[in-house]
Amino acid sequence: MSTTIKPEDTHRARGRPRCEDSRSRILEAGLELLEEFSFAEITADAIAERAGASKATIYRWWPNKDAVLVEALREAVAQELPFPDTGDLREDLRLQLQNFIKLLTGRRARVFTAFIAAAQSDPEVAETFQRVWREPRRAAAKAGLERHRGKQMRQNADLEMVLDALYGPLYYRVLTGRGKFSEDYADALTEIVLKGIVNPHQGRTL
Amino acid sequence: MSTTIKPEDTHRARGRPRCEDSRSRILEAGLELLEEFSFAEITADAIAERAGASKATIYRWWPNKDAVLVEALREAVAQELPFPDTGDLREDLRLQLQNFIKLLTGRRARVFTAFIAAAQSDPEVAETFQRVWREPRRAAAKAGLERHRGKQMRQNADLEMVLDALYGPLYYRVLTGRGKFSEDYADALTEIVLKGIVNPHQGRTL
DNA sequence: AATTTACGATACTACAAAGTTTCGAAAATA
DNA sequence: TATTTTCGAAACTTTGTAGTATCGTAAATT
Repeated sequence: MSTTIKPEDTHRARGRPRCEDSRSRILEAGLELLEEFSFAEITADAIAERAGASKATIYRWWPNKDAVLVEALREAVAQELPFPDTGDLREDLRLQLQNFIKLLTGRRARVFTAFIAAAQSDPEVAETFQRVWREPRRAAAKAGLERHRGKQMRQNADLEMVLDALYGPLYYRVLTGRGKFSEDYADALTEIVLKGIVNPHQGRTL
Repeated sequence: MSTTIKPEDTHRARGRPRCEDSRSRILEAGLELLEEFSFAEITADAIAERAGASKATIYRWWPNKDAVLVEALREAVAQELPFPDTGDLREDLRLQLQNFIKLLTGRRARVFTAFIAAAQSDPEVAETFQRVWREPRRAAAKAGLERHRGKQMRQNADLEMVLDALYGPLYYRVLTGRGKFSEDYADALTEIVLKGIVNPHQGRTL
């Protein structure tokens, strides 16, 4: 799975060093193409052309075309929204859903749908999607929700289920619906999930 | 979009009539392949070979390879589970989710993931999936839920939202998770959604 | 300056799959 | 029986793309 060849850290290698600019242009080109095309539709030639690079350079540093796209996702996803922490459960849920809907209705949405589609038939893409996106995101969300356990959130809430209830409808709508979200979608979904997990001992304080 | 050429209904055509057996063998072959491979991985040759038919016969009756798979889905989906009607909202939800989970953990699951994946980059597949599967299913579910409105279900429940909350987590798990469902997944999800839509005026009677 | 490695451009090879055509045989009609 | 249309088999053409190889040049080290 590793793609980029690591140079020795200690001393500079001989000859001309790798052009970091072309590396980032290639990844950026891959990401831009993912905003418009599916995995299979994106050709190595198209990446090279858009990046203003040579196809030879792509295959010099990546084992194949898909590895470029995989690394492009990894880079794009690196700095993503942390789970909110307002102290209030409802507000945390609402903000998180709103942020994610914003992501899923923007240009970058197709990057995710393209990846999920590709993952259905390519185990390597699936594994990367899990490791690079899904697992870290779910871990962050779990930690964010865990703070409320026993307080606003009921003690025995099943977070795996809660996360599915939160994110499932969003992915579902983007993948099988037409990707439209009403203005108050995040609010409405928040209320449903909230009622399902709220601590009954504190019902009056909400 | 229409695929099969309709013969004149009035009088039999001249020459040898179309072999209905090969037609159904081709569709069945397409469906079986969809249980294992993605849209793009399925070749016309593979369909022909598995069907014991000729590739020429495929192209005699379908405009292209994808049309075969699209029609295969349509046929396979024709006789599907109706929305349950036990009279009890909780029971209806539970049965419906259980049935759907059973479908999504069986062989046919990959037919759906393959279609949803293909729909991400093929508008025609997307349109067919909407018309043949999603819309009729949602309409049936809506009608099933509508019976409870104002009774066990609150008067102003937004069914679009409710359906997303019900089906979203399931599709989400199959498409981006690993397709595993715990034994009590349907029960747990039912309770969450139920709390979100239940009629507060009848809270005590549930 | 000599050497080494990377770069972009481009030609090239290899291959897989879509879709077509041909052929001899089979199944229907008139 | 003559005609029409389908069938399966298989050869064939066409096209798209992955990946490689070549070449002249650029940027680094020694």
